[in-house]
Parts: sequence; structure tokens; C-alpha cells
Amino acid sequence: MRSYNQYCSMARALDVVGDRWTLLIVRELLTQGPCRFSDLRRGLPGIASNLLADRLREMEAAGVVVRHDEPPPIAATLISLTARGEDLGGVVRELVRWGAPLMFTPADGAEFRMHWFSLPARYLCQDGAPDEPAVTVRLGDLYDGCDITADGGRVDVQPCSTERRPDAVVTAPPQLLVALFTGTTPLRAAQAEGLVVDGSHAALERLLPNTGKGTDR
Amino acid sequence: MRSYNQYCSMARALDVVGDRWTLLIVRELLTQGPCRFSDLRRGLPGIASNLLADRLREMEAAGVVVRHDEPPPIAATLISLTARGEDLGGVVRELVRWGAPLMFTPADGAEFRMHWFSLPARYLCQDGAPDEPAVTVRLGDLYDGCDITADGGRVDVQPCSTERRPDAVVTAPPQLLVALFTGTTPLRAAQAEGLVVDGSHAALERLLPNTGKGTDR
DNA sequence: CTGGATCCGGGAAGATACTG
DNA sequence: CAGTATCTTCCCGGATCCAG
Repeated sequence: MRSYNQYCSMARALDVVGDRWTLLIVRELLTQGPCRFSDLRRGLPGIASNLLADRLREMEAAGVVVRHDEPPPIAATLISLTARGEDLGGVVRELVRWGAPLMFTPADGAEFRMHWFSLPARYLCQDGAPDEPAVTVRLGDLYDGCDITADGGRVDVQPCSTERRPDAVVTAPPQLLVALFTGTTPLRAAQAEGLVVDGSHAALERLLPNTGKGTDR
Repeated sequence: MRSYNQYCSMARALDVVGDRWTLLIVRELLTQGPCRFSDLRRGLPGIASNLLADRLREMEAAGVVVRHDEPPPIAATLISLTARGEDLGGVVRELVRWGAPLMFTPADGAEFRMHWFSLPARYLCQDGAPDEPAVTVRLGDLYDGCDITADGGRVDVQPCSTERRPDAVVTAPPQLLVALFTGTTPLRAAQAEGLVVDGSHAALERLLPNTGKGTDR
């Protein structure tokens, strides 16, 4: 992108990350951790491969990402955020927050990846039972999803891991997921509309917003 | 801009404000308040007038800005942020924060407007003397600047107003201003390099970061 | 003067095919 | 798997012109 050529903190930031796709690449690396080129392509439906390559070069030059080889068994190149890249978390968070209301009016035929949901999940979820033992709920699966853990009042969202044994695995169409986690649709109603909970019901309910009617005293 | 066509909060946000210039227009309206078309042009050096007109149309359609006529004496159209537009303050703040380190390596021949500095000023300034009466420091002038007020521990940055009588008026080249407010250069040294303080010295010093040597016990 | 509209050239983005 | 090459399309930038 051409520089704005302005001596302004924000304009300089946009010179670096204001290009089309750049911040979505940061989204992928923040939600998925280190990725291979093909991982990024899967998480960025619609991007042309040459553009992705261009952006990665620019981001590497700007010190936002680094390339490094995966340990010997496999021979692939991993791409990670640098510390400077991780610092973009605040920008991403505010964009997610601002865009959240737009999720109620979905565009027709839009692509969806379950792991994208890990961003709003960070602030939609809460631990409704801080005194109980920790639970983990998996949204989606190992190939595209995230693990949400509630433990002692804290909620943590991470990429799916084979190391974790989730207490519940949830599958649902995206809009229904939004309705459920915003408290618009209660769990029962969501299940009637196609949401599937495999495992502990209670684990999922612990994460959902209180709609006021059912917290036992 | 073409939609990313992704059912993702952040991608939807970027569909709306990810276009070139859009967030800088928001910056202008946040720092300057309601603006006329020509005010925006002055604050956005480099933008083509047709692009500005295009962006304003798109932003109006998206509910980010509104147009309204100025009261009778003058016949001009004012452009303001809607509540939804004001909500972009968080995104702007995080971009400013992330871009701040880039201010130490200025691009050559970059444009500068004093009122841009009001964004980083919001978190670079602090009230070093909460118990004293309120003071106001003006950066720049009525046509391009901002008023910084310290009052009872709170710091407030606003567009210049004819209603206010600043205790000090500061003029300086942009890089020197950055050095001063980040604590890199002490006031004395800055003055030696071309910074001019018209009025109360102490008012300005009250806003500057403590570099540790001079807070009276 | 303000607030644009119009036209045009160049370059970035997009689509697709191909390769080490 | 990780890109490159090529072609097309369309957005951006710059200049100019115009109506109220």
C-alpha cells in the first residue's frame, strides 16, 4: 500500500497493517498459533495465493511475523507472530468488538470457520461456577475449532489441542452459536434448532451468559 | 471495498471501515468534532476529493457518519460521527498505541497537523499536580491544534476553543513534541532545539511525564 | 468560496495455471 | 507444500472542471 505520508501514529500504523488481508492474517495467527502457508489459506477463504505470499513478505519485513522451520520429523515452514505482532491483539480485539453487532445480520453465502469464533468467545463467555472444578468445552473439532476452559472464574480460549479431553463438544451452525452465546437463544431452543452437545451439558451452560432466570442461589 | 465474505466479526468490521482512508476520516472527526468537507480535506493531506466524497457516502450508508446543516448564519454542511461512529474510538486508540513506536523513525517529507497529536497526548500526558487549580495548555493554534487541560488529576484533550484562555501556548516541530512528551527530551533541551512556550512554563511541566528527578517531596 | 463530479492512467487486488 | 507467473479487473490517485 502506498504510505499516507503523515507524521501521525495512527497513519503510520495503517501504513503497516492497513493493507487488505493483513489484519486477517494476524487474526489467523492469533487464534491458531503458528501456521503453515496452507493453514493460513484454509483460514482465509477468498485470498489469492500470490497475495498471501506478498503480505507475508511485507509483514516479515515490518517485523510483524517470522518464518522458522518445523522441527526435523516434518519439513515445513511455520509462520508466527513476533512480539510486535502479538501486540496487535488490542487492535484485533477492538475490531471484533465493534463488528460484533454485525453478526446478527449475516451476509448470504459467507464462509465460516469455527476457530474465528474464538475471538468473540473471549468476552462473551464467563465462568458461571467459579467454585467447581475446571471444565473445557470444545467448539468444532481438532481441524477447525477452539477449546474454551473455565477455571476458578477465569475463562481461557485456545486452539484445540490433542492434549485436552473436553467435557463437552459443541457443533452448530454459526448463527445459532452467536444467538446462544449472546443469550439471545437459550440452550434448549438452540438444541431444537440444530445445535448438538456431545458430553456434559452443564459444562456448556457454565460458560453461557446468565439471562437472569436460573442461577441457583 | 469488496467484502471478505466471511462470517466473522472482525472481517465484517473491516468490510465497513477497512477501506483506505476510512479510519483516518474517523480520526479527523474524533479529534476535531463536526467538520465541513473542506475541513476534512485539510486534515487529510493526500486524499483526492472524489475519494473523500465516496468514503463519506459509504460511511453515511453504513451509519458511521451523518450530514446536517449548520445553523442559519452560515450555510455549510457539517459531518459528524454517529454514536456508532464514536464507538470506533477503541479501534483508533489501539492503532495509535500500536503505531506510537513508529514516531521515533519519521518518514522524510511527511505531512503534519498539530491536532493529530491530540490522540497520543491522551495517554502521554498526566496531571503531575492534582491539588493545584486547573490549567490548560494549547498545542498549536485555533486553526490547527488542541487544548490539553489538567484538572484534579484528570487530563482532558479537546479541539481548540475560543472560549478557553490557555495558560500556555506551545509551538514546536513535531518530532520535538514527541521527544518532549515521551520524556526522551527534557523541557530545557527541547527549548534549546526550537520549542517555544508562550505563557506559563509550569503549566506545561505539569503535564509532562516524570523522568524521576524532580517531583518535590 | 464550498462541495463536489468526471475522466483517465497506473498499480494493487483477484483468478487461475503452473512448478520445484 | 509453498509458493511463482500471468492475465484481468477494478480501485486509487491526480488533474480538471463545474454548480450553488
